[in-house]
Amino acid sequence: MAPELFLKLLSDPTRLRSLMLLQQEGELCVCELTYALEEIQPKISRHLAALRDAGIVVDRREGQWIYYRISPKLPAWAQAILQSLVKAAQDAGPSAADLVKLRKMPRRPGSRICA
Amino acid sequence: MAPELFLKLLSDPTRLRSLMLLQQEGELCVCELTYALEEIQPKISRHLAALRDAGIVVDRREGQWIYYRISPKLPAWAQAILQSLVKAAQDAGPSAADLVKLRKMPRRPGSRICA
DNA sequence: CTAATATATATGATTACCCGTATATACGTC
DNA sequence: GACGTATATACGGGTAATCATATATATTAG
Repeated sequence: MAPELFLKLLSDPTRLRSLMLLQQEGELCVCELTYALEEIQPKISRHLAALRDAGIVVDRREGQWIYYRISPKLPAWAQAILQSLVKAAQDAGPSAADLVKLRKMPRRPGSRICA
Repeated sequence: MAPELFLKLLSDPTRLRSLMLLQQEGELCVCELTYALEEIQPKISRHLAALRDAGIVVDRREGQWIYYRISPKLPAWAQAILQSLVKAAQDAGPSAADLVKLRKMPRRPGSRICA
């Protein structure tokens, strides 16, 4: 994982917001991110694919949903950067607007409901 | 300082390498960076200007030289990210090739010689 | 004032990136 | 099989970032 590539991928707002949510929530499917970020689905998928191709996130299929999470193989320095950014976002403002939206999502799929 | 802008500026190789040297050396003039990175001067100046305009570095004139350093006003999370990146570069490889080149620069200007 | 060095900026040209739309694939249900 | 939902990808088009070259500004030395 080259720092240069890692930073370039983080520099897009959609990818950064997605990573911030994943870092805080652990695992999310495409439709949850689409809802929380209020973006169209192909846009979310495209950016997640870029993160996956770089090894920053990994995906897992569960039925019709595909869950993404931060790759456990991410080097320590990259994990540290993600944590710094989460902290920056929390310090900065209205305490993670995206996270608030996610929490309000109706009919969220996955183990949270089905278990 | 918006994380989004900060990351975008760090995602360019020339800017990232410059910041890594500044983070480790404290203060460097344009010609030192030009030498260490083996890039042409307008390219270095252009990227330093972008970092200055964003408040990531500050400059100081001393005679005919202009010295740049990381802004002391940089928020803690941004400082933490720079440190993580320095660590990544040190872990990664031939231990900071740019820094080695800088150390080999003949006739380096500034207080290191004139004092 | 002239020349030399250091740095900054303006100018086009090229490239890379991101977007929305449309379409394709995969799964579940009937 | 057909239909609905979830996700992925292909296609053009528009915008922004980067580059090298050329030039401008500032400082110092003579």
